[in-house]
Amino acid sequence: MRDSGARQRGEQERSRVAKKRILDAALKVLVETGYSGATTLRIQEEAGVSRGRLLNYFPSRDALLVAAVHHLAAEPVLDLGSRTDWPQDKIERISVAVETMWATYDQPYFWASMELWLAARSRDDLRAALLPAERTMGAMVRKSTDSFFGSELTSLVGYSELRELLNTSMRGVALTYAMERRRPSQDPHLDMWKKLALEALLRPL
Amino acid sequence: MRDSGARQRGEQERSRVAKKRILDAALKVLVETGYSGATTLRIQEEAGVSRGRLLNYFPSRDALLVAAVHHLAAEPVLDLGSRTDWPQDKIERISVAVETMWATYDQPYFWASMELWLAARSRDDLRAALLPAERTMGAMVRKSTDSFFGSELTSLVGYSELRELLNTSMRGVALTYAMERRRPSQDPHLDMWKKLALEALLRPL
DNA sequence: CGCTAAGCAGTCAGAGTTGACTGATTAGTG
DNA sequence: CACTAATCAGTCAACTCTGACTGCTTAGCG
Repeated sequence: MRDSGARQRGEQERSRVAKKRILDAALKVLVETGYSGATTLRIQEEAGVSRGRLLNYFPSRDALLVAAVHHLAAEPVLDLGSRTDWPQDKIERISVAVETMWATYDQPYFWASMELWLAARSRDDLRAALLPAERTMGAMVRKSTDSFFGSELTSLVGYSELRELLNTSMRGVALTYAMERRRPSQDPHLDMWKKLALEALLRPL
Repeated sequence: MRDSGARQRGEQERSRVAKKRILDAALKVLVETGYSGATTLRIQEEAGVSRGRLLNYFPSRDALLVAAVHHLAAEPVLDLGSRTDWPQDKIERISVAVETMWATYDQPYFWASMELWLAARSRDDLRAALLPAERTMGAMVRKSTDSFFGSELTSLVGYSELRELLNTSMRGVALTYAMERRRPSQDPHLDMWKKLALEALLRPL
């Protein structure tokens, strides 16, 4: 620690990049092979990194996966909010919003989260790390949902309950895709959700 | 195979009992330690069975866990339908039905299912075994739900959609308990579900 | 231009897991 | 009561994973 604060610049940058590569690889492997298959060996291979380097940054597998959790929460994984041509018509808007929400559940981060959630159940330290990270994620999801519906609809009375109902139900349905490999865009629940949203928001029509 | 069909009686019985002990142990360990922690060693220990015996019945870990899936589907795990003193008042009945449904998600079989679902995602043979078993489970859940609500309510028009919405949403919420160890009986979503059910079934009040 | 310390590569021992294998046992047959 | 074949107990080799360790490399200081 003699010259701490010096010798940085380039090194810090390299280090940051390497860490990100490792964490991205960890999440990729996590999604592809599940928690138990996400070994440090496979992750280091996926990241194209030597063992020494990986272990230098993340001294243990747990530390690595905990870091992956925070990485997941920090990354702007939900960049679906970029759509700009939302329909004017409220009914149309609701339909599109529900579809956009649902598309959100067909993304890698969703499975990464689920793998982590389940694993956290029987691992105390992972659970401790996951809880705050997951609150962040929850807020992100809510914000995204709001942007899908637009301020005109989100200000309606039953909205926040509807949002919760939709998100929890979609999570419950998305999980079935672990077994059934259907086309999410044609899920039979879509109509159900749209109808629910219409009635919840536009009942006194 | 000389005298196949003979030498049974006692042996078959013993065998059946031993198998059940092993499968019960497998599910217990699965719930307690998660998929990756459910090793054959731990299961044989929990079952109080020698390695030879376990491997005689289930030649591989995969075979054992696939069998555990079917075991789970075959067992009457949801014996909550035994309640007899359902309220007469519809509003009360709906409230109790929702609470009873929700209590269903605070049982070991739920976590066993979730562990298996997630694991099936990256294991072809497990997935193949899980799909039909899970259809059976789905039917059981639906039947249970119906019994909670009673024929008077299940015959109403919006019922089957409501049932699906409640079950998927409850699954989505129950998953958060992997991280947050709250009291399920006080879950804030209960009011939401009750209100939803009331409106869906008794709207033209 | 030598020097220091952190970053990093590659190796390895130890722990844990799986499933094969060798005999012993047991149930039921003739 | 001998005999047969399945059942079962206990051991073990092969493999995998983790994290510690040794030493090389690199960046920046004086």
